Amino acid sequence: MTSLTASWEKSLRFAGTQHEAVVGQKISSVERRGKVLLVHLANDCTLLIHLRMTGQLLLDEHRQLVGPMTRAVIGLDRGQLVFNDQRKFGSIVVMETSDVDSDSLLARLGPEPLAKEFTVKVLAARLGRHRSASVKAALLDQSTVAGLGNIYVDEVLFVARVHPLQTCASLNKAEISRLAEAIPTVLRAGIAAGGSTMRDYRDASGASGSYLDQAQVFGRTGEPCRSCATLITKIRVAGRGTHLCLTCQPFGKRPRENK
DNA sequence: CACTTGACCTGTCCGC
DNA sequence: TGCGGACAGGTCAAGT
Repeated sequence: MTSLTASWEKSLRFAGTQHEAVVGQKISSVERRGKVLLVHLANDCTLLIHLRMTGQLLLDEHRQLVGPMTRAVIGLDRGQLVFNDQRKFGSIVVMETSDVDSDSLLARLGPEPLAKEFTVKVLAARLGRHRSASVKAALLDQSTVAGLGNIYVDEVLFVARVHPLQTCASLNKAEISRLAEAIPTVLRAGIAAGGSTMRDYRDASGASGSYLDQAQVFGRTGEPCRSCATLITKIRVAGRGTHLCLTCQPFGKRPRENK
């Protein structure tokens, strides 16, 4: 990392470390926890990068991608990483690696849904921490499951045939089981499609993701359900736009159990 | 304590 | 064409 600069000060923060301490340090490894990207440096400092809604982290080999939305730039031996973010919600935070685990967001993160430790039992226990909250609000909470956002929660609820307004306490075993299966299924499909691009999302090479092309409900308000042709409805749950099929995801009804 | 709402920002789209 | 308002992928502080 040959340089680290910000053109919007709030996008780059130093927490218990200084600019001089990290410039010139070699990047030793990179990992992800939930929605946070961790870039570890050789001197035991770490960059926590969160794209939030409109962030992009672009590999810019020919140093030509800096534009009006560029909030920070990480210089590399060859080229640079450009951090663009229209809405300025995203951030790069630099801290000592030993402080990473106690970061307020990371410390609370729930289980990684693609890890083998993610089971029905684990999900049931996490949902049990929210009694009267809607299942949608609970799944958006990063302490329930790490990494789910508004798009994937809507898709997961459709695949699991669960109404987003169901309280966590109202979910029966079969519904929780379907959610536990749907979560990794939907996420793997999202990853395979390169992610979900409404407008801004790009991968490091600048490519947009095509997952929304195969979405069942998100962004399909007024279009026919791919399963039953009922028109997709949009409501507001937990302050977020929420898409669902009222036939496939009935509210207040329990699906018949097989015995 | 559990849960919901407003704030943080800017750009776009819709109705008038 | 122009303008006000609602809304957009997330998280946190403040409010109920």
